[in-house]
Amino acid sequence: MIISTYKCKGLYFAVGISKSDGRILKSSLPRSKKQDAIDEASDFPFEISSRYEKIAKDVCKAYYGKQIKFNVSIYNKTPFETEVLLKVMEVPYGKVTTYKNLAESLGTKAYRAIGTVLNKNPLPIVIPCHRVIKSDLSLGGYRGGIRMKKEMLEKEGVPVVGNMIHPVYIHSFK
DNA sequence: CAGGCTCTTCACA
DNA sequence: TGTGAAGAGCCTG
Repeated sequence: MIISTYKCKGLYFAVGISKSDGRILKSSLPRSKKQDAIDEASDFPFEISSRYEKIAKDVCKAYYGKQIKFNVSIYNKTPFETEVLLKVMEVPYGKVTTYKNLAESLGTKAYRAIGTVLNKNPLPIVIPCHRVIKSDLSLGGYRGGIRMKKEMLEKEGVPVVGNMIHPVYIHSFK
């Protein structure tokens, strides 16, 4: 794995890229310490290189509300985790879905398990787990804090009033 | 608000 | 291998 970083507005973004096919394997949330970003995005063995700085920059742009398509690869995950992560990638820019909708679209009632999977999302920002909210349309949790979740949603055009989201923004599968 | 339900994962035996 | 606790949830009274 190759780690590249990008710095913007005092925040560091790191990505871990597959040496064989150039796909994104891991990403970090924005961190104020470079090493923290690297630690979050790396998996052994890895080497640091600026080769994929552009991808790290893209993650940064996505964080600040730009719509970007990424080539990802999911590895070391159970079938359930993989299913959930792939499904979350289907949620379009500017829309949200709920833990419940996700569960139903996967034919299960494992609402909580989905939260657990997203809490361990290896590709935050890239796999838009910030677009998953509770079924009562309140924000729900986020690994980087709901503050960050709220800001990301607003930057991509989903208003958050209090910590609630208007139903017109929910995406339903099928 | 309390409590039960629903699942998966992880730690620890 | 087995059991129990915990989790970014949901539903009912």
